[in-house]
Amino acid sequence: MPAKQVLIVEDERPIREMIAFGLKRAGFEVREAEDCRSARAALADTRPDLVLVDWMLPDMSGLELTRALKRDRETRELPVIMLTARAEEGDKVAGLEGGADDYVTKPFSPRELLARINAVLRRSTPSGVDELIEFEGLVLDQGSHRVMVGPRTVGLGPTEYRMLEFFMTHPERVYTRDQLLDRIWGGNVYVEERTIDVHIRRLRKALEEFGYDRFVQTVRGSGYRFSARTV
Amino acid sequence: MPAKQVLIVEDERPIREMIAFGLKRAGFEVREAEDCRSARAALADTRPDLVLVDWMLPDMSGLELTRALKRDRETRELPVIMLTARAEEGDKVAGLEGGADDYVTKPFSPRELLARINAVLRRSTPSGVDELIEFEGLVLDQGSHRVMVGPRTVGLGPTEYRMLEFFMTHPERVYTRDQLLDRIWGGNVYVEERTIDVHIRRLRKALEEFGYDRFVQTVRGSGYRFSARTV
DNA sequence: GTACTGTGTTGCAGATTCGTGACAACTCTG
DNA sequence: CAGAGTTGTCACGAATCTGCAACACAGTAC
Repeated sequence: MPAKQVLIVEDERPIREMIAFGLKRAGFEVREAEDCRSARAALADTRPDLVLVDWMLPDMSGLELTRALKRDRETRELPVIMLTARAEEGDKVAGLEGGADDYVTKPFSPRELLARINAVLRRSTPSGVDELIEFEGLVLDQGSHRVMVGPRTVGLGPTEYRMLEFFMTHPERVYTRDQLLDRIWGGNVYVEERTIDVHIRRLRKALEEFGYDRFVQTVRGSGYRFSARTV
Repeated sequence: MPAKQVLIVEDERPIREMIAFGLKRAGFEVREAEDCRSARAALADTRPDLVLVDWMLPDMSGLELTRALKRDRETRELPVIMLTARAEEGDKVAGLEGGADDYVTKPFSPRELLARINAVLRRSTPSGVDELIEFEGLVLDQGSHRVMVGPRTVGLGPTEYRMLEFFMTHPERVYTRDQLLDRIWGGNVYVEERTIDVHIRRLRKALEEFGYDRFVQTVRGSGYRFSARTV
């Protein structure tokens, strides 16, 4: 999963940098702006996944910015979280009215902010549109974590599912055991390379019943490949 | 979209009419009451989408009315906005504690009031129109917060209902425990993830009697999914 | 053919993850 | 204020998964 990008719009530099620091450490890519003008500039050349807007800004209130974002077709779907001071709490409703997806009251803990950001990001991922990937009748549904053949479901364990998901999203290409460990298990686990073989075996066995085990191919001396072309 | 109906409970006639005028111009249908007695009468024969209650009323304080509304199962979901004078500001908390969904401080601008009303309405589920969702005989009635199978009602606690409501409005998709906490409990509560399991268990138990527990599916290593596809 | 390397297959013990009942704290109701 | 219902935790056992090692088998080089 690529790093999510967050645009911070906040005029007070210390606060802005504190937030930026926290977000970077949490793996976000961060872009900063100190007023609405520079925020617009930032939006012109990048497309963040989320915008963090301070309620009080020098040139235009954060509310205005939010409204503007929600009005523009280009940025309507862009999630916005507002930062408000406790004293401005009465304006919460107005903040939400402006179209913000959530708000966080200052002072807030980095943990809290992160939680909100993640919540909003998760929510903004479309839930209805399921990505279906198909190879000759073998269907992968990433939304429901299911693999189907016609009306029947292929019974897969967690690792087998992740493996097949990776393969079906990266077909026609050979991966070494090392690469597979990296991309399916995640970079920082120590697992024997031969373990891959075992999981390949399990995956094949699960697909066998439906005749799709031939898609999981061994490339001797290199690794494995998923391909619908049965060469 | 049909016009939303608002019930105004305010003893001072000029203010009441001013509000009514503004709301009508904004496209609302308005019903007026000057005290709690007439408010009850109005509620008896119509079902407004929102109630606007003045804090100071001759017969019973607005707070009492609000409490009464929130206590009654029939009107619990009915959004209430309280009107308070600046001097009574200290009572804000009490107002919200009484169950009001929001409050507006006098003097207020029509714009502000409208904004609050719209915000609250958006937040509340549409009353009146019963949204029915069905999966193979299992019917969710979002209007009455009930779940039925044929003529029988499934006995669900509040949390179980919310859980099932979320699932039935987001079927065929896996949600992690984390996501479920976010979207069912709300973003800012700290609850153990394993608590989800317990509620899943309770939900299944309630559905079991009707044979629908199979719709609530475990996706090992990921979370849970609601799906009518059992295969 | 033999030796050697790389891959398939299997069984298993340890580790995870889930289901479930019990329970105390709480809230709502009458 | 008592009783009923609800909620979040915990602990324990059951179900399942995982990684590994050991052996079987296949392909390749000599």
